[in-house]
Amino acid sequence: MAPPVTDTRERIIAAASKLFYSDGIRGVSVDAVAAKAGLTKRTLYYHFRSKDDLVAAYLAARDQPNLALFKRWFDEAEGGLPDKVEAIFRNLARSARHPKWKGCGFLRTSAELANLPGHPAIRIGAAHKKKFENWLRVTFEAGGIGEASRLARQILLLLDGSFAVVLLHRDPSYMETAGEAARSLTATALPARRKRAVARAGRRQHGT
Amino acid sequence: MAPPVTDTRERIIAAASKLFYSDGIRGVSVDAVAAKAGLTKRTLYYHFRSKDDLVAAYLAARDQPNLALFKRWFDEAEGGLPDKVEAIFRNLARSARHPKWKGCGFLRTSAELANLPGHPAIRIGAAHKKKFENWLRVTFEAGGIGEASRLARQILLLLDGSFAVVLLHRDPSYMETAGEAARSLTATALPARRKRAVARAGRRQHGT
DNA sequence: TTGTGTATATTCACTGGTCAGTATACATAC
DNA sequence: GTATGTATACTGACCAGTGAATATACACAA
Repeated sequence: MAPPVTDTRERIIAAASKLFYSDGIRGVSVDAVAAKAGLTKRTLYYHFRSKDDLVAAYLAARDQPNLALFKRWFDEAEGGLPDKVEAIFRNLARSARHPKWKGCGFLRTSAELANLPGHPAIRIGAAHKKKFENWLRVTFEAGGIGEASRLARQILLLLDGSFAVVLLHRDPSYMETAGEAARSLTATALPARRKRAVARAGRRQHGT
Repeated sequence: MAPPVTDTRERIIAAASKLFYSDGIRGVSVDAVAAKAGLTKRTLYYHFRSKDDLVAAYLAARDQPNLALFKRWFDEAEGGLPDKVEAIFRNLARSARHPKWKGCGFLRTSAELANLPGHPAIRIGAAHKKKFENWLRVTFEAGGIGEASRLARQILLLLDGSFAVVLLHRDPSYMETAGEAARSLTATALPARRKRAVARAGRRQHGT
């Protein structure tokens, strides 16, 4: 019998993901995760060495899907670079209106475990955000932006700021404000020739 | 005997403040706070109805001093509005280099207690950030900025974003990046006449 | 084909410790 | 002699992690 290891392992991670994201790390017991996954705690400890391991696995499982989602929002948006950047924030605002939305799992975990700087989960979170920042930078470089590195950091700051602020105030409109700021900074960083081309493209599309 | 109520109360809050800020809410027991304050848990429960009350008191005690600090950084900075805004971020970057720095207590608490949206501590945090945003808005209005409300939100987003990002990466240089972005957005929002005046003032001061 | 060993996978029941909150009593001040 | 403040000692619940046993699958030998 015994289904392949990965099945159980992933069922555990799925259960952990829901609970940790919803109630925080220290707010969820290993027993609760096991129960949600439909097995005993002892079985969970067969697949994960410790709770910390489980937390790390929870975030590692969110890494790629999260990045892919941002890239998709960017790719599917119409218009120039500023429009595409803003689209990320608009889509995020839509997500944030779901009742179960509770901010960014990476940032919330890093805030909760701030007293354990070397924790594996924090390293995974830091790597995730670095990947996002690097993707932004490369994208901006390809778009002909000179200070691509600085702009990427600025957009990241606005994004993570909107996670924090919207979580606190429960008001997703801050994400649209962040999107406008991101658009504005991107447009300013665009070289003049590019700006004119983008403006022409915008007029063609929106009929203004 | 028995020194006035407030003394003990404030000794408890001081102890709670250090511990909650350093290790998070759920990571600190009431016993630990009592021990740090040099008294028993039972005494602590004489002064506070519950741990939640104590957490709320911890944040309430940080409200005014925090706002005053930001205002002081702003007031004492030289130059025009963009310079003064940027000064807040530069001072924050300096704070963030202290080894005990662990981000913004309000944001970290709201992240940790995200599953308890009505928690008194979260309401206090939200009110605190609103006060800061309103002070920014009023200041921008006095400075002749048209879209003062929008700019205030944008600066807030950059500020809270830098708290989150610097906490994750332990790299205060993000705060300087946020400061540059804040300066840039402020300068863009400044009316043209103002901008020239600010530029002149800047040249006089920096000798460029 | 059938027996047997071994690694994988799972369970029940438990330990030692921590935690928020309390019952009760004692001390001091006015 | 009552208000306020402090301490000792406790409760009941929870929690991370473990010991010991069991069940299954599969490889290989008789």
